Amino acid sequence: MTEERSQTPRKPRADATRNRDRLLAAARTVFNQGGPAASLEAVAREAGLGIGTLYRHFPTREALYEAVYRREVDQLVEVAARLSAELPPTEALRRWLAANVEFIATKKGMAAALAMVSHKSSEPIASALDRLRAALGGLLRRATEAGELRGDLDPEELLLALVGICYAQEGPDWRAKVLRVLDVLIAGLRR
Amino acid sequence: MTEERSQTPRKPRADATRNRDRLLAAARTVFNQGGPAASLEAVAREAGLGIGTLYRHFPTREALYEAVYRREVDQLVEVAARLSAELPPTEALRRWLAANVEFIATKKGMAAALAMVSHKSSEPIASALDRLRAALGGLLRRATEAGELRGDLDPEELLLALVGICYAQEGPDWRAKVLRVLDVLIAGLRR
DNA sequence: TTGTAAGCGGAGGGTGCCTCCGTATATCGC
DNA sequence: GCGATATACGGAGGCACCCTCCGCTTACAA
Repeated sequence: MTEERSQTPRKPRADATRNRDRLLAAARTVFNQGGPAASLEAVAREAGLGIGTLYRHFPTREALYEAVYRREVDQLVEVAARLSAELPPTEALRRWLAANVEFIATKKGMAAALAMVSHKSSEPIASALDRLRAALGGLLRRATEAGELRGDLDPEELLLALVGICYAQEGPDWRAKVLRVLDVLIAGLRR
Repeated sequence: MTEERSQTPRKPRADATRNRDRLLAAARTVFNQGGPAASLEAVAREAGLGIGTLYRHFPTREALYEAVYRREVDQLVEVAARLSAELPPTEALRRWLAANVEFIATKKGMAAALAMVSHKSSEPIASALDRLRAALGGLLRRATEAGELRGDLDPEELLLALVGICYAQEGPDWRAKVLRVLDVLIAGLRR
């Protein structure tokens, strides 16, 4: 009885964890190139593994998104806390939303994945959205309580709006466009 | 020489125009149900025609979108002119954007089609976007010249932002959410 | 060392995309 | 009316992708 075996009879096999990592790396590559609609078989090929292996590790496309972007979501949540501690409320909000744009810039797939939540709700991604919503909720509440912003906009509405704006806007200078729209949004949030 | 025959040796065959209409009706039905990603073979089936016939009339998916939503786009452009004539500038702008939401509510596929423009630019849909941008540009300019709004937001940015917001937001009360965000946007546009 | 649970790979059945070409027919000149 | 022929139709076929299922392989534990 050297291990606790409440529900976990064995630790995962070495090849399993290795292959899982390979799949994640391959998915990152493929999604960054071909967008989030890229073929899962391409991911398996890139990883040098069978398609069956991919599906065993990640039963759905969403599960794979979730795993690929979990780290990014975690970082965003941390950034929210830091900004909130260091900056005045509205400026913190602005910076965090801009940080979102920045993340989305490199991880365009994440936007689509989040946008997908609303269409067909998917457990694991919904939880990512939950955490982001909570982070944004904190920023918004702080700014509202400081009397800087009106408080009639739900965090989720704002977050999804931002995702949608990023998703629709394209072209070489799309980030500048999104930031302009974001400025307008924040101006509109002012009391 | 009863007909002009500059480049058109014959008028189109009766069965051809009939089938074209059937395809359009079927596409409307199928897209409204299954979203814009619905299968084109399903459209052909719904129309009771072969897949080859569909592809002859509409060589690409975008061409079919274009044909399906052309009427809606035309109506939106007209509405812009009417609102502009009848209402004060900012209110006209607000109403037109709300009308967009309303149209999108029933023609969800159009949003996706427009959003698609930015990703892979497609001639016929791009022209639809052009006309909407022009309509919105008129409303915006009028409001700006009246001194009601700041003038630093491009019509296309605003339009695509709206499309994106609609696209991301979902759920039973999504229209209310979008309208709230829209209010914030317009408030932010005020001088 | 060896039994076995855990993991692997890819064949296979289903669907959709789009092309191509043999067949059918609406239109036009007579 | 009556061919002749341009036009249009339909769907088979080749390809890619989705996802499942199951026989083979292997890492781990005893």
